[in-house]
Amino acid sequence: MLIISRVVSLGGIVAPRCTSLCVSHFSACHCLTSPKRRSPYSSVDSERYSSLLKSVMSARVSSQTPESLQAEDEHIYGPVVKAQAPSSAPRRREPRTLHPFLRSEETEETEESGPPVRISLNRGQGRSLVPSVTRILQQTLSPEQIFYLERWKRRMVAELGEEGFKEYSQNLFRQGKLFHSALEEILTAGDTKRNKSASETPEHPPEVRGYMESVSHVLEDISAVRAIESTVQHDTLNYLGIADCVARYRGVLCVIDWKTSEKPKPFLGNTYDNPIQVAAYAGALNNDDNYKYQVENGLIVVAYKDGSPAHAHQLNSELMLEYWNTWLIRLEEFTDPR
DNA sequence: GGATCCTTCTTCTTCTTC
Repeated sequence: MLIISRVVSLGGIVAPRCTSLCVSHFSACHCLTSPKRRSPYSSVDSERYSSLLKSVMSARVSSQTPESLQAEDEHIYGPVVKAQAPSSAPRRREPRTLHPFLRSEETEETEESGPPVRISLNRGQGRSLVPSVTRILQQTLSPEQIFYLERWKRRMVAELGEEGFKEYSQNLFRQGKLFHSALEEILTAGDTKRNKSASETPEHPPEVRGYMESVSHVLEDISAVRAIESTVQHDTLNYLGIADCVARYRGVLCVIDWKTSEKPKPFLGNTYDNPIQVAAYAGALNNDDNYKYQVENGLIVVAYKDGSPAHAHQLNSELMLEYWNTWLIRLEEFTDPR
């Protein structure tokens, strides 16, 4: 009985996500490539539950009440942070103003054999007021995303302590940065060096060797690197960012985003807002006079520390347009918050 | 030289059984 009331109360938090996700922005960024999810309760094995019930009823839980369970949770994880009421307005499917993803005028094809471009960010040139892609995505997270992120953090702090969590987070960031630096070095070096086994390059710090091994099969398919860690800015829409890489992947010119992850991310839907980030960079690059070409495709590469093969998620031009529209919605939410 | 910025990553139900 008591367990049931707990399940129900959890369901009260979880259920809105299940029903509203597909009409919120999640549908645009997550459901495009993954099959529709069924209700978590639609396949309940009633027989299993009946045995669970019996065991619960006979177990020594009689001193527990929903209130004590709630108190227990609060004791372990801290006060409950409730997700915003499910009645909150679902995200729009279309931006108020459509902006083209590609430039309308012809762009010249540039030489691909030269060294990759790297336009560094210079905030001093009237860019100080231009918001970044990361900041905009961060500040327009959905209530559901905020809820799950806060819950995750609460659990981690409960497990590791404040200091431990801080150290854990810093370590994740450090690994991500080292991984990016190692890739930058390899991709700048050109095809010859890159085609050697990435794991053989001894100059990489030990912490990134697994990640480099993980992406080695992807690097084999990368050619014609045109830009690395390069600033892209959209003057009309007023935002900027730094794209990890622009190169050909299996012959197709892509904006590439490298990611490290502790959890496997075999599906595009596992990458949360990453596709929106890539579309935002591509849209900016396509409207940035510093780049004399356009990019219609994207690639998100998720690397793993244990060296297991990275997942490479390709975003074709159709998908990029979908995420471009999602980006425009997020940008509007950032620019004129309701 | 110091301050600030961009980016780095974190979310998706949860348990038992084989």
